[in-house]
Amino acid sequence: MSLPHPTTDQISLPIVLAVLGDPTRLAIVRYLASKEGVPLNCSKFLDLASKTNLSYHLAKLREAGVTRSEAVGTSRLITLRRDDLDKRFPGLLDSVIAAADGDKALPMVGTSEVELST
Amino acid sequence: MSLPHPTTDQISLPIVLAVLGDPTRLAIVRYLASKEGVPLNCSKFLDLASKTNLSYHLAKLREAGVTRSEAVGTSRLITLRRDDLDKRFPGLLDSVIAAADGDKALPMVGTSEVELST
DNA sequence: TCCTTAGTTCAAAAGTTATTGAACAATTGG
DNA sequence: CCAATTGTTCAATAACTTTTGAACTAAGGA
Repeated sequence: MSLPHPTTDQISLPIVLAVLGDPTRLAIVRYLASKEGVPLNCSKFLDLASKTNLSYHLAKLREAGVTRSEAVGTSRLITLRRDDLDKRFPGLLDSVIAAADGDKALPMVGTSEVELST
Repeated sequence: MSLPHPTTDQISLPIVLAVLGDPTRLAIVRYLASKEGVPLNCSKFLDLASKTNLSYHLAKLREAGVTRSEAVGTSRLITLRRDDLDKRFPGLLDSVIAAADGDKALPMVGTSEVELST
């Protein structure tokens, strides 16, 4: 690990809700959930926002305890903190993701992508 | 009914999450959930914020589709739109309320109340 | 070493949300 | 009718959040 992350019991409900209440961040979380176990780097999300802006949103997610970011070489490997979130707020993440999956109006990662190899 | 409310299918996930991501509004929703079926008026929430500010937060909850407000005399009777929320986002409200109930740090309605007979 | 790739930081600007007090409306009880 | 009660609206301000571009750092490959 490298960047500051809250411990599990420091994760705050209103902060998590507010952080998920942004369409860009919700799209990031959905995509992470759909690729669970696979650590992704920021470039996966470049169709959602600019590099700088992504850095901002990914920091918000990390600081809220929703994601974990590890520095590996020049990349950040980003994962969902599912175990921690499930421990702290049982059922919350699943219901948010299920609700998001049912919402056609939300932005999505990969929607305008050419699906290049890796 | 009197004031504008979204229909069930107009309720938006990011908006609901953002609206619940405010400690004052979360406290209102928790209290409504704990008294479910009993329509409450705004005065119940006066220990959370000023009258004017409550009016603002209650409007946010109503506009997001989280609550319903009915004008009855000079009062507004406020109820949780549980059925609609459960239909639209199954499990979400329950997990949010359960998570809030487990969080000692959140503001609560009635904490500093003398519990007058009403 | 130099260049590229990956991402951060900073400061400014833009936009949004929250909070306040004063003034207002509508209903109800005396 | 008058006054009290309940809550809204408005305008101002304060306080955040989001977005941007330019400059930066750090690692890795040629």
